Amino acid sequence: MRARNSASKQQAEGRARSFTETGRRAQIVASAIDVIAEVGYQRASFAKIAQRAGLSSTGMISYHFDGRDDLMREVVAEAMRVADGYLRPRIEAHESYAARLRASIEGNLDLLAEYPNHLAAIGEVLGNLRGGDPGMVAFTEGMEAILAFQVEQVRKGQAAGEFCDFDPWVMLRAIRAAIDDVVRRARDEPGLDACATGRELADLFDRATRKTP
Amino acid sequence: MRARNSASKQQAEGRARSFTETGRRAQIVASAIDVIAEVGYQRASFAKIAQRAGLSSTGMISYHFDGRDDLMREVVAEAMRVADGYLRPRIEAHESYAARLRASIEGNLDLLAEYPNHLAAIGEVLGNLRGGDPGMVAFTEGMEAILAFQVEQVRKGQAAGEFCDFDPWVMLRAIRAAIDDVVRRARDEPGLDACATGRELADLFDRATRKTP
Amino acid sequence: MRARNSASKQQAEGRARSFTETGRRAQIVASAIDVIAEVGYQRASFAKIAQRAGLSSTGMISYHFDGRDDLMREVVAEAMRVADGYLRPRIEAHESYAARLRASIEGNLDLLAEYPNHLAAIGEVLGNLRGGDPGMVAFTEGMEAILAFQVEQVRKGQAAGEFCDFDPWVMLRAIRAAIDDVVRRARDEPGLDACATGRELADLFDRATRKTP
Amino acid sequence: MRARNSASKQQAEGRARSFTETGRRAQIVASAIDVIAEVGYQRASFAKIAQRAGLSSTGMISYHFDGRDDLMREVVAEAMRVADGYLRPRIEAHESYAARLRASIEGNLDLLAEYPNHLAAIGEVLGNLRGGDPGMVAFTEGMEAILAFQVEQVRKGQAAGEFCDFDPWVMLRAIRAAIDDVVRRARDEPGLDACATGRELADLFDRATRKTP
DNA sequence: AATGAATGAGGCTTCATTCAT
DNA sequence: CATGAATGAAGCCTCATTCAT
Repeated sequence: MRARNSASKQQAEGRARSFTETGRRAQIVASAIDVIAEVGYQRASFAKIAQRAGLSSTGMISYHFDGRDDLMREVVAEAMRVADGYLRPRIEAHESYAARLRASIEGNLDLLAEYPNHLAAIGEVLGNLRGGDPGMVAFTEGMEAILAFQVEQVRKGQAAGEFCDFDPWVMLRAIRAAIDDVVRRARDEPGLDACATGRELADLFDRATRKTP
Repeated sequence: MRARNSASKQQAEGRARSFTETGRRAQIVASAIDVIAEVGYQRASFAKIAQRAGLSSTGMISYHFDGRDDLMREVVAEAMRVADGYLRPRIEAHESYAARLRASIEGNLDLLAEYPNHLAAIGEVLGNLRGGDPGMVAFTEGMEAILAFQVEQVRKGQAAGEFCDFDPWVMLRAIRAAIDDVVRRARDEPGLDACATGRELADLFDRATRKTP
Repeated sequence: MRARNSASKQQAEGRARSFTETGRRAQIVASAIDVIAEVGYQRASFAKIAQRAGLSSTGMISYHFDGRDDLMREVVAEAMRVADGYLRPRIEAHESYAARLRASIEGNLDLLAEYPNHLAAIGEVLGNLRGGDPGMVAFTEGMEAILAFQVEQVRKGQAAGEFCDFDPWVMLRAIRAAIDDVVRRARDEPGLDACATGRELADLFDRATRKTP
Repeated sequence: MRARNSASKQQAEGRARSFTETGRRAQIVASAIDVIAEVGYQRASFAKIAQRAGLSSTGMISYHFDGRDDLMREVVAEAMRVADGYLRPRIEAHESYAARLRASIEGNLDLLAEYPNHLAAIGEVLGNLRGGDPGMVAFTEGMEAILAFQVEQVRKGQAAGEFCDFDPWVMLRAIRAAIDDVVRRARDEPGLDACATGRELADLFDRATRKTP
């Protein structure tokens, strides 16, 4: 496998990846998630990631990924896949928009308690993107799409009379920022009760969004 | 001037800095703030900062500052000095705790409109600290002290019946995170209306904190 | 190969080094010995060593060795290995303590004639250690151990009536110093007859140590 | 005063130095001796020397001395002046060549006890010379002249029947090396009794040189 | 697939020196 | 005389990447 054929491109081309190939890639991505969560995006060097993956050479990472950006894309994609698998059922278990918002907030922090590194990795990678970064643009757009979906949901909630009047974009960014902040705090404060903080945040944003009679 | 005598130490020793010395240091700090805001903490190399400051070599930065940490300390100190000078009068112009909270939020984003790089630099530096970073610990503690003061204010507001019942730490961190998020967005979206977003955020957290009868 | 796993550590871990790995390391060490002997410990920069080893960048040295100290450790270890292999049989070929002392002195200078750089490198590295140098402490202790062994031999010689009464430590340090001095002289005086000087020194210290009836 | 007119050149030109000029130069030389003795020749940077001399800028050293080599020349000249003033009367107080040799050895180590840094500085500077060093050649020649004088004395002692037959050059270099070794040891071992070691060394070389009946 | 080796760029620091004031 | 500032070189180190095997 040539590195320049990144995983996504290959799938688009319809060629199946071998088991080992998939395995190694996944292993590297998993190690990258851990390392990024531990030392941050910039300090997560190929050397550290290879070491954690049990590889004796950073060359293998360059072999499997078409550069650092490609690896980081996979890191976020994998972490988001896990997050989505965890959150979607919990959110869709509720009917009302307000309950779903609460489930989303609390779910994120329950997820943090269960997978301490995934949300941190997402935050690190996305937080270190710069406007001009080529190759990562599609990424920002992906996140934007998710946010746009949530905005749509909130708008429906407002239309349904569940939420008061506010700018959904500002609200949802504030929620995301508050969650990410807890994720960062959890990194340095092992004793932090993420779930309790999640409930507190859910209460906070419930007051900020609900329609007062 | 010996670099290892950082500005604060020198002042503590009572020795006055020469005009030029102060000037170059300030110029380097100002350049650092700009570079950090533009490319981020990790990518803000001495080379880029020196170039922006009109210096021909990175050696001059090592000459004026006792290493990267020392420079970053000055960066945050300077940015916080500016922010404090801007925000304090605006906040203290109000009597009620709720009004002061609103003034704080809106003030931060007005400040962002006026000094687009200072808050970004603070966020970048503090956001890239890791638990074990020696030499920067005093910094985290400094921020914690500011937050603790605000927590105390909020508690008084709760006691005074202006605010409803919530965990002040969680609330204030959420506010800080929301503001920092706007700061980051402003970096990549030149068209963003920071002041309007400030008012929206102030409304949001007003609903989240105010006592409902 | 990870540089931070120095050769000794790796061997302790039981992992075999590849042929090339050993080769390059050995080549770098050999080049370092030459450069150190030529320009001295402090002026033996990675750049010079890399150049002599046919490497295009100093990065390779950092890749193979965990810093300057690690390289210097290997330099001394290798030079001492060679010296030991050369001297031990020559010394142990003799029975009496006096003859062994003579063999040791003459052997050192014969070794100098054969390997002009090894003793010089040892002297340069050890001579540039300072008390507080961390990481090199084990080294000084290693040399001290060798000296302590020789002291013990001399004491036995005294007990056996071969040597007169003197402080073995002072004597052995004087011998070592005299040998090292010749090593340094040989560096700048190509015409020096090391072996003849060795015999002269052996005579000198024979008179200084032998029991007079 | 222009640095390029070094002290010696100026005296040769017959121009008197001002008091301050002489004072500063002497102060810098004295500081250099201390710093060199403490951290070694190579690590004795202008910065450290200036700091110890109470100067706030290394520029003053470049102003007073025509480069590092010039300073080092003065360091050795000054240290040798002190050593000569101390040793000469002690040596000349004796008549026999053997007694003078003993006085020389013991005197050097008494000197070490009294001026712990001067002999160390001499040894550091001279020990770091390399053959090709331009500008320092005159220096080695100076030392060689001293040694040549001592050699002459020893030859006379041999002719007078006080000493046995040996190569005076080898003997005197061995003595010098042994003394310098004690000087280096004294640097790292504060408890060392230099005078006692001096007596032991004097005994050693007395046995090595005296005529046995 | 995997490894170890190599590269070249870039990072921060220290140094001796020069210069305007 | 003295200072602080500036320079340019050199030093060691880390990094992502490439390549032969």
